Amino acid sequence: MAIGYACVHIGSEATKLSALKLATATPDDFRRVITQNLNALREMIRYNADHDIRLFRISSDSIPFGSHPAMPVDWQAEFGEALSGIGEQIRQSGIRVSMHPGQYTVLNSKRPAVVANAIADLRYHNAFLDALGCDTTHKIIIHIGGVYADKPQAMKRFVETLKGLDERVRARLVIENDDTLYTVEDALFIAGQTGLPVVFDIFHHLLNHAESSLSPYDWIDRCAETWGKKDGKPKIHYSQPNAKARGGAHSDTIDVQEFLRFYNQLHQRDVDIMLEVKDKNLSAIKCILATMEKPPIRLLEAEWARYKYLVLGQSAAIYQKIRTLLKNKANPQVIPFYTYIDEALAAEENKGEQVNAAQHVWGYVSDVASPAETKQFQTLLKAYRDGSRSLKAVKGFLFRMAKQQNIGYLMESLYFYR
DNA sequence: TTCTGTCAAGCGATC
DNA sequence: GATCGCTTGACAGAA
Repeated sequence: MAIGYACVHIGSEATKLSALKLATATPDDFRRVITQNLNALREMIRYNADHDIRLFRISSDSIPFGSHPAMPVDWQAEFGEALSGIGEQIRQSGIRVSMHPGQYTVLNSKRPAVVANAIADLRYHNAFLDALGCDTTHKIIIHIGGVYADKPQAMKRFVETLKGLDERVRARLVIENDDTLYTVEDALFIAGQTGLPVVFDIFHHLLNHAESSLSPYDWIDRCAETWGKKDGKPKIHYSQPNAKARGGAHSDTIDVQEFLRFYNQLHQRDVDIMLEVKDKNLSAIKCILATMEKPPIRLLEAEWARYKYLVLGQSAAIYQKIRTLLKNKANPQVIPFYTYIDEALAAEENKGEQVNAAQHVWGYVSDVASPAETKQFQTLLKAYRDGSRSLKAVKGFLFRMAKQQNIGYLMESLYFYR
């Protein structure tokens, strides 16, 4: 079973994706952005392999406007070599990738131009995965689309349009239940008509389901039956609601105890779990560690090295508690570790704590800083205390100092990414 | 350097 | 008929 995350990676400069505006971009802008995004993808794959993350969704925006008629660059020709190199890396590390076009890709629209765009977009996604050399177990996940006040007709249009797709594209497609329109039963009905596998999104299911005596686990089994040999292991999407937002918004982080309650009730069902959560790779590692029978202490320590100044800035008391916790090297305590971290991160910003953390971070560069830089730091801290500068400004200054001195340990600290 | 409006695109809900 | 939320980060231009 693999646990993974979607598209974006938190905690490094090298993995940042770039974007551009179609109206103002030159062909060379496209080349620059595509180069940067593929470099970022390479880094993310490397990171995932290093951290035993075997499931990953690749951003549709890796090639910006990849399916747009105005796209001025023949990306398949120009970046074919780079892509096949990344594909090699993916295969060697045994990572399963996927892609997920957004809400604008609507196969069952009543407007022919929208359908044509959707088909072009699916071709783009398939071409991207083909260029990586990934087989059909690396999927493209789509929603069914709109309802147009007549769901049976809308589903029928979906099935008809699907028949006209290239076989290579169709072989990658997976349909997902959504949070407002199409339930998992609808998706399974379409699966029966088309042979497409169904990815079960448990959060969407909670928000949008018909009366039924079946449990989520029953639905996972039903959906698993739609996955054939060429599709690979069944996948599910897992997320938790954002308590601060309404509706279908995803949580900032995965609550590990709640995740484990879900995970344990899977009872060894062999499915891949895609997490949809704002803190991305951080929650993926959290869940992977939490489900390990005997998590190596070094993995927990490596995560702590990245969190520590972020936690210190929120609460020195919790920082100390975690340090004590990690002294027990024989028996790593994953769940208390993350419970403390989540507690710290949920706390309100406290200027005293933040000043303390900033001074700790400053300690890495204070010896080599010029008198002018030292003065600048002190002025900035004072301004932060009296409210005329933001915490972001303080962290921005410290990050520039870390970069200037090339202190890798510091540059990778999550202190700078929140 | 930091802040704010904007960005290719569709659909459905709300007024 | 017009506007907004979905979900999202980064660009572009202004302060």
